[in-house]
Amino acid sequence: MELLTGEFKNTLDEKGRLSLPVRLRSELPGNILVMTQGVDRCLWLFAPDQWKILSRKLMETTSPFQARSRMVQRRIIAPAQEVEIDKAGRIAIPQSLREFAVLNRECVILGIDKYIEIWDADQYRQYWNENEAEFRSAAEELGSVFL
Amino acid sequence: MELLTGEFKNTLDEKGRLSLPVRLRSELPGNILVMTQGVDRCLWLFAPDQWKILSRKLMETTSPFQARSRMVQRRIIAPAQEVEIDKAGRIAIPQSLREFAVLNRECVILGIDKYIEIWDADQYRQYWNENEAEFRSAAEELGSVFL
DNA sequence: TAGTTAAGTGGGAATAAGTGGGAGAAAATA
DNA sequence: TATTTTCTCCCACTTATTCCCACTTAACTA
Repeated sequence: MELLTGEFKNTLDEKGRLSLPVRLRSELPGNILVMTQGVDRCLWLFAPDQWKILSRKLMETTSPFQARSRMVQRRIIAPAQEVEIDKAGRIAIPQSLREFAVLNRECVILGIDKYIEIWDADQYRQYWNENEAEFRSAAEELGSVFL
Repeated sequence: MELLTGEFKNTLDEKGRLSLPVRLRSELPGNILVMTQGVDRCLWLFAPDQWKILSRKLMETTSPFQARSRMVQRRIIAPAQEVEIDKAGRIAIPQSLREFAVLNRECVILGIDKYIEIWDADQYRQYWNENEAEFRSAAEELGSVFL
């Protein structure tokens, strides 16, 4: 499979480190990733070149002199930090990002083709509790997309 | 990464000094920065050459004979001050700027590619309380920006 | 099934980052 | 001029991060 996918559950240790599942790791180009806040209460991980594409697009369409642009820059661009995969296949999640996503030991890791999401397990459960119904209606709208 | 980014929380000490996170410091060209009032209740920090670019553009597009131009000049250009990074990686924040941003111990520091923002932690929390909904709608509009 | 490898997890020691505070120099005030 | 305040420069403490090694469990192999 050349698609970066899979749902995994790993534990964040006392020092803020989280193992990336080999399945996902093996699809990555190197041992450097860029991590930032997702739009929901989760973290997004990109390979550096993917991040470059996304951040460039965002910066091109926003300006520090427009209120909405500043929001996007503060929420997506500003929190971004490089993280390195260590010899044991883990990344150290910077404190500010750990707090944003309310990470607290049990984490869910999602491979979504072009990027990776990291959720606190409880937060992720809660997210689906709140959004299951809406997902179903979104799925309905996909009616025209078929095999 | 060649982008100057990252979100950090540091404390302003009794003497009005604030550590700049190494992650940001290491991307800066030297130990001199220009600090001014941001458009929101925060401070903006620029590397001298970036400040030169911005201030020149602002001065070119504004005139002392237009009320709105004067506002821009008074709010962005006038408050600008040079600050120096000391050996411990800290900057001393001038009192007038400290007051403008209501800085009070806990500070949030944002790297936004070409400049740095400094917020009082409470003010920043309040900013997001007030603007979370609008951010989400701005994010929806980014639907066309994808990987 | 016993031995081997690989993945995920935990923890000690060294290092680095952030923070606080003292001593002296410079500036302000009286 | 004397006193106080502010600002620098420097050192020291505490906490966080990094590096390295080891254990546990699971999967694989002969």
